[in-house]
Amino acid sequence: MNKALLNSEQQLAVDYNQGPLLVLAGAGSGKTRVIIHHIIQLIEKGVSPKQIVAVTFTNKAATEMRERVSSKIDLSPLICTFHSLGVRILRESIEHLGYSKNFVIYDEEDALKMLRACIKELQIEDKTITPKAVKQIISKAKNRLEEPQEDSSSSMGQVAPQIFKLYQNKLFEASAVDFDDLLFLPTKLFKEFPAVLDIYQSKWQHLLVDEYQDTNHAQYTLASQLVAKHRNFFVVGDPDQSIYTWRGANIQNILNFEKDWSDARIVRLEQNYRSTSTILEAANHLIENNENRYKKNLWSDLGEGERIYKFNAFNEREEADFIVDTLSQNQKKYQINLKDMVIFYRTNAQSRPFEDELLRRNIPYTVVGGMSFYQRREIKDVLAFLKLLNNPSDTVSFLRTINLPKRGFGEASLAKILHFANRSPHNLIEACQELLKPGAPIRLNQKQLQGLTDYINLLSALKKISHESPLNELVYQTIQRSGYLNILKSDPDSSDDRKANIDELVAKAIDWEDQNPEGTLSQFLEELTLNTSQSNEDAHDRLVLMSVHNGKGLEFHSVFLTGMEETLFPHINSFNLHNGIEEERRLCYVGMTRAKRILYLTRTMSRFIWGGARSMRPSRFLREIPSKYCQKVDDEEEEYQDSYVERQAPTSTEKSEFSLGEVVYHQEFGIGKVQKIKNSSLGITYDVNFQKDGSTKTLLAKFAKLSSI
DNA sequence: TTTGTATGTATTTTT
DNA sequence: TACATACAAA
Repeated sequence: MNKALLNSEQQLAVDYNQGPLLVLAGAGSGKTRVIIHHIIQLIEKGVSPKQIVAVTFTNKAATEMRERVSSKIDLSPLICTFHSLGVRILRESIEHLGYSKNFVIYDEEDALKMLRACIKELQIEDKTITPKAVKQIISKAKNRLEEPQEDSSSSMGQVAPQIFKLYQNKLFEASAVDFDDLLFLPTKLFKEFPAVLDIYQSKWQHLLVDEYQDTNHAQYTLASQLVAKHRNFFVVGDPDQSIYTWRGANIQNILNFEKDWSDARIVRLEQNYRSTSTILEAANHLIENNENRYKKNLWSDLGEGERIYKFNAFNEREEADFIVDTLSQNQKKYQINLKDMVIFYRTNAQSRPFEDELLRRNIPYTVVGGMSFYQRREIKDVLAFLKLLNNPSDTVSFLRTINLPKRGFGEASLAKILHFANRSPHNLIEACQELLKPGAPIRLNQKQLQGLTDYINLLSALKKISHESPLNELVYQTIQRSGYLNILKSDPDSSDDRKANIDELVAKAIDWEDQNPEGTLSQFLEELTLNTSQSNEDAHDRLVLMSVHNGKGLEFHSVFLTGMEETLFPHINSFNLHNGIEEERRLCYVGMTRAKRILYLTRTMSRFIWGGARSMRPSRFLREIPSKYCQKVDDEEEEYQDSYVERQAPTSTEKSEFSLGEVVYHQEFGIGKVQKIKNSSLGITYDVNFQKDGSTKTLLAKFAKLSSI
């Protein structure tokens, strides 16, 4: 892409290099191009690449941007996600907060294990207090940079602060941080140690943030702290593409930019260079159904192109069959590669039928996200050994590996060991060594003694290897010496698959070493935890399958947007959420605007969910797209418009559990009173007026989990 | 303490 | 469905 190809607004943004600038960039308006050219121009004007930081939202976007920048200049600036920026700061400076530099990053699963332990330790019997629910509360609090407040109106509100404290303590003792800490701790660090902040402010003179509409309060604060001094703050975003409010993203961050920075300059990019006018206008019509929205006029001069294809399948197998069939044909018809097409879905679970069909026809594909490679049990098991070498205080990894293979340590003995280690000056592994000495404070049986000896020996042997040999050798030896492959054999059904994954892990280690000759074990582990999407798969021509969330920032010649059905897309869980439908609609908008030329919207009449076939109604989003932009693939399509109206009418035969005026309890919203009971096609709904904030919410009986008091 | 079976229960989206 | 936890038995 050449400079001359920039339009005047883009050029304006690129040239602006002093003070705060907000680029409101509609879908496909070339925002990445603007960011890249801006970076290059800064460098050409004499700014050192080391003084520039560009923050993106996903690893995929960061990688792509890094590649595009480094193809133009020799020394690339730091381009990473908010979370990896956080890690970078913490690796250098976390010791101010008392943590060890060797800290590990706990992923969601690790964190949940930690929380389960906390709940157990506090002897909380209430079974509504699940690790998952607590995690959500803690996560929300951290992203708002708050401590969880005591809230006596619910049992959760009462215990959450207690659990939070213990959890944070346990993390600290394990030299571990969770994902939220990667944002939470740096802001805390900067607040408490202004001198440290000062160092980073001088080091990073230019901060660029992509997808600014998706920043949460912690990210917003971190960015604000960093730019407070030099004020060179270049942010790019599109309020219509805000799809992460569920994880604390605050759309006000972008809407308030002018208020936050009185001298802010705003540039609007409204010409779309990606999609045909048909696709773009259809998407525009859809998004106009959102009430909470600033109007904008995004246009394209790429011509009308083809109309949007709509297909109505009988069930998800037929949907998959149709799509795979069509995309094979389209490959020839449009002379495109597999990787120019994408299958989007709302939930990761929907990938299954597509995978089955692709496997059946031998079409290569990659699934992005979902249950990623590094979240597989066998991979996490092997990595846990490695993590322990790196950080011998890592409790979660210890508990994961101590019984691989079975060494006879049950819940009771492990609790004793952890307790002992906690009160001793040693780390976990050293404490275990103490236990092998005569006169140890904990009595172990023969099997346990032998097991612990083997375990300690294994770890020290691996430690030695880690000093002497390359990483791939270490990974290989870990698998060999732990006898992990034998452990896998106990479950013959899965062992072949798992073995293959283990082999792949070794291959990845070799690969990683090739690309990071100077890399350390710690960096390797960190990248695996943070970088869930695989990076180097692009070389092959494969069809990509992913959730719509993962599609943000990408573009494809052909897009298949699947599962366009009520309760799936929009997802049923959004129905009770404040502005939930609007966020779903933005998500749909994001999905549609990924398409350059060809867009398919597909749905099914029946879908297998929750162990049974359920009949599905078409998504409201399909109705919101004017039919003049669409064409139907099947001839039966006409039927659904009629049957749709009819099918809305019948109400469910469900009986109301509560009566009008009854006082009920909701886990999140607290105590409320039933104002209205309706029987809709989706089942019984209640309008409940909640005490806490006086709001009235419409809740679906099936999903809101109300209880009487 | 481990292992097997039964039962329940939840299923969005991601760093 | 399919996964995780609970419980019982060895």
